[in-house]
Amino acid sequence: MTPTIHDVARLAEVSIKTVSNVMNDYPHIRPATRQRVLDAIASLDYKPNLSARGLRSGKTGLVSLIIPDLRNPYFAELADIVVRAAEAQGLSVMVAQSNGQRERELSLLVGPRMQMVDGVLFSALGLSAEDNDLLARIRTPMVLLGERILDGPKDHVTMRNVEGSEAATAHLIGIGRRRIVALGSDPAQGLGSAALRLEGYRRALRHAGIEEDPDLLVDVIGWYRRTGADSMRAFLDRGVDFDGVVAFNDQIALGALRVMQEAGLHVPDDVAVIGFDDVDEVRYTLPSLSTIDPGREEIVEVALRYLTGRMDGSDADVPPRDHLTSFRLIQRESTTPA
Amino acid sequence: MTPTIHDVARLAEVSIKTVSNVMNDYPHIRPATRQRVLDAIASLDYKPNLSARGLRSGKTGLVSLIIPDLRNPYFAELADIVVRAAEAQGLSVMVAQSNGQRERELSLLVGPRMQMVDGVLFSALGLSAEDNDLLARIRTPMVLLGERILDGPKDHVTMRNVEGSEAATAHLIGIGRRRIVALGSDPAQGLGSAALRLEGYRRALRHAGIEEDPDLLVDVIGWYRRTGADSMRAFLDRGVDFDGVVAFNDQIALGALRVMQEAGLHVPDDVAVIGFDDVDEVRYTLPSLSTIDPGREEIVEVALRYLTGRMDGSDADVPPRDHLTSFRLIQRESTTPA
DNA sequence: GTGAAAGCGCTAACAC
DNA sequence: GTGTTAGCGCTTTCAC
Repeated sequence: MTPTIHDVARLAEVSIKTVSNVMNDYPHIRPATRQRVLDAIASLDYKPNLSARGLRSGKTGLVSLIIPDLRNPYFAELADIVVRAAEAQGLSVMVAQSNGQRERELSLLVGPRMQMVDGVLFSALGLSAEDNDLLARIRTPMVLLGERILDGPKDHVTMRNVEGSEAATAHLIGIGRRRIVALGSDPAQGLGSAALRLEGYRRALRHAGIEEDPDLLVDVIGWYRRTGADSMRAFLDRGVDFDGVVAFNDQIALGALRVMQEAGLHVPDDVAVIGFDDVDEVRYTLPSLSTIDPGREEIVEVALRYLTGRMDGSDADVPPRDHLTSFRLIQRESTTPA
Repeated sequence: MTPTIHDVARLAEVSIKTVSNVMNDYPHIRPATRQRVLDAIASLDYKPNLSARGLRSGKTGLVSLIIPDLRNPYFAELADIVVRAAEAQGLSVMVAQSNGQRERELSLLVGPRMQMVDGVLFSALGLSAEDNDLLARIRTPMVLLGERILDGPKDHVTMRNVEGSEAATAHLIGIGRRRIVALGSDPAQGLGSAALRLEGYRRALRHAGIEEDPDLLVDVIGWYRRTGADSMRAFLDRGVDFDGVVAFNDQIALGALRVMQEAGLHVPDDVAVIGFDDVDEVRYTLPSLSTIDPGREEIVEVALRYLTGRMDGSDADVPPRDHLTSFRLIQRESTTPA
């Protein structure tokens, strides 16, 4: 069957300890011995059994990434970066999908698979601050992503939502727009991205001395292209005058973009549009979409640094950390001044 | 520390064997005993150590999904379905990215992580039939996805590429187009999606009695929005007359769509366009994109069935299988007859 | 510098 | 029906 460390030891005429030493780069091994072992490994095509190693060491080299779903390009691109970054550190990534459902998130967090990973990157959508107790009880190292849970019992990394949204709105104001729709507010969401981005929108208006018009606050339940399109359609039907749109993510923006263009509105001349996330696809729409780049690379880099610090115990006594990444406003055709 | 089966046994006042029996749904246990064990498990919040179980049983409950990358919406959506389907069977999914590079694919296939999974779904892009020997040597159950490797030593699932492409082309012919661009041919690719889809294109032309014009075969190296846009721009510069485009995937189609519209061409009136893959985003472009739905659900369902059959040994002696899924042509605005 | 042996937590053959 | 025990393949303490 598949060779074990004993087979290697026998072939190299050493003990299994020596084989183990070679594999783990133990320093004091005679070069000749090491070479014999390496040759034996190669000739048997030996691969260490990771379950056995995991049992012994308590480490599996696996981290879990829990996200709502991969159909959402934001999370797909996030997962892409996580997988790359993790692999660079010799870690593999298990992807689990919650569909944004609280029940599903809970069962993933307490499920047996948690036993198998050294750490978890968790992008919560259903859980909230009320679940902090449960979160605190989880032993597996964990870093929270996103804004559902702030000031929780775990390390947390996300973007500067308020400032990002403020910058997006200010950008539209800067190119002369005054009747700006906030597309994506969601009263049901409580604290979370929607609330924070709405806050940034308001700050920008206030700063520019523009009075907020409730007619321009458009709810979008679930941030997809379809819901963005539906909400925009309903908004257009109301006949409210507007000249700019801050969409709270790119998917909404794309759905709205299509509906506005169908309705004969010209973007950016009639309506300037800016999104959030900078997913890849918005570079090639017509017009291309201005957006806020949330600094995904930085999010992943910091999150993984926090996580590995917890995993190897070097940050064991550090209280929960909070990191806010810097964003970038990316101007494209959808907000080009006339 | 974390409780073990011994702690549970002590608390429930039974032996570890009984605890193990309860967990594995062994039939002959007195209900009262079973309940005591279950209570003990609950009160200790006991979770079986999966490394130990994996060491003992030789099974980890993990499958690996090797794809080029998650930035590509086709693979992100495929991964989404794989994760869902695997979870429904109690399996977890490890995602690894190859970037389509042969070297990276090879190192993933022989790397230590293979030791940790019960099976592999492998969407090859760099490997080819020349690597069949290597593939044959791999013990881990494996199913190949896509068309890089046909008639290989492993089970294989993909769509009917030739027929799909033929249908797409025939559809354009059916709405009166005669000068149809094949966007995505790639002579370097040898056998593979590009060659098969080109073959389908040719069949449809032949069937309709349209002579092939080499000027209408446009290479696209790497099937992204950007390369689709670049290739279309170069093609437009050549001033060749055309009235239809069969793009070999949706990303190419979207890049080309933008460039054509920038150039003042109207889709579908001037040029009808059809893509391949039916990724989610093409529903909300303007115009929405007609495309070939490759039957991803079926691909995943069959692939996972093949894989689990190999994993549990029930199909151990079955020779490599080949399954071609049925596709669907989805007509949207980009090919609406005038 | 290398070997012998214990033990990580679990499953399953075998005993009772 | 339930308990005892060996052993999966590895790392690691302790000898030598």
